[in-house]
Amino acid sequence: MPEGPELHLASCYINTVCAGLIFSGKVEKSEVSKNPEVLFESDAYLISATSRGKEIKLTLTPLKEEKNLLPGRGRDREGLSQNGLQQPMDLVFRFGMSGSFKLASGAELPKHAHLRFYTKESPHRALCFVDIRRFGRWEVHGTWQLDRGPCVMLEYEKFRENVLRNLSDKAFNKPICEALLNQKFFNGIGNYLRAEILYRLKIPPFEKARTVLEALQHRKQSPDLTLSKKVKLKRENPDLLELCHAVPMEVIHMGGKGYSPEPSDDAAAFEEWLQCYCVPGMRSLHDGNGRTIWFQGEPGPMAPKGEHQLYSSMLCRVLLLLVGLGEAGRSVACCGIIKVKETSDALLKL
DNA sequence: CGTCCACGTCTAC
DNA sequence: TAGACCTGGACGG
Repeated sequence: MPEGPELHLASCYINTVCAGLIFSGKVEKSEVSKNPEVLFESDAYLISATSRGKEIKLTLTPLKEEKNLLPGRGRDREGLSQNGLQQPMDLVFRFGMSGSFKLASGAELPKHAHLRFYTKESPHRALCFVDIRRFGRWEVHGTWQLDRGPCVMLEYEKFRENVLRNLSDKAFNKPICEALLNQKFFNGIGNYLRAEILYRLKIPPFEKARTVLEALQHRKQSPDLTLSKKVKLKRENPDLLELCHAVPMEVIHMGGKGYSPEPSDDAAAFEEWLQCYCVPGMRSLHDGNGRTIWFQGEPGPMAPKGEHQLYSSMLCRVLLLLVGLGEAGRSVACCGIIKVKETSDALLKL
């Protein structure tokens, strides 16, 4: 599922399917999950959700005053007031590479459902946090992670200011494609979004981030234009930071689930929407963190050296070394090089 | 069978 | 700046 749009779509999904649903009992964790137990229990409670960048917060709200029905157990529970009432609880989730929420209707739980909230009805259904790879995390009594910036989708103005006010930060020494994955400034942007955003403006992915962003600080005014012309111009020529908002918003407005592994009409529409990421004919490279960046055109000045570039620079050094040696040294060095070549050829045959 | 790849953090040297 | 953390799908032999 999971870049900013998928997290936001998950919160919409939860608020839609859980509207009017009453949940009951304990929150159940799978055996295999290493995430914390959720010690919440209520005879009747509601679930709602909000999102911020690549995080989602669930709020569990007990419906009415209720006595703790299981004295002794209550001591283990969290968020109990002194008279044993279950207090509301916030849970903050990150989705890792494969997290999602699903309301399961059948008797069977979905595979990899690591946290389950059961409805009161009979037979009950279960809202499940499903996560195949288990990179996802949740925190009990969670708050938004402190070092993540404002949401690129829901807090656009704050997001923009946070970037432009902090351009001296060393995060912007990096290539723009790597800076875009820094959640301290671009909370919600992930690997497919960075490719799509840079592609729209044909910005070379390995151009220095500060160079790209400093150009946006004082945006050129054209005072002779009418207001409506200015608005039109701005809408038709969005800058990089505007696209960090607008591109994920396009995914949200498509509806569906966004990027999702299961084949469906939504998935087909999403693939159709992609202009660059994994699109045939586009180029790709690995960035400094080993993540694949998709792009078109020039990679830009900070591009990592490819393998053949490394080999050719090594060869240059060897040749320079040989030139610098006398005739005797040259023959000794060449013997050594030939030995290295024979050895590596022999190893390749093994 | 095996190897590579995937929408993202985390922590430890 | 590597790895660790995971499952499973695609593709090659």
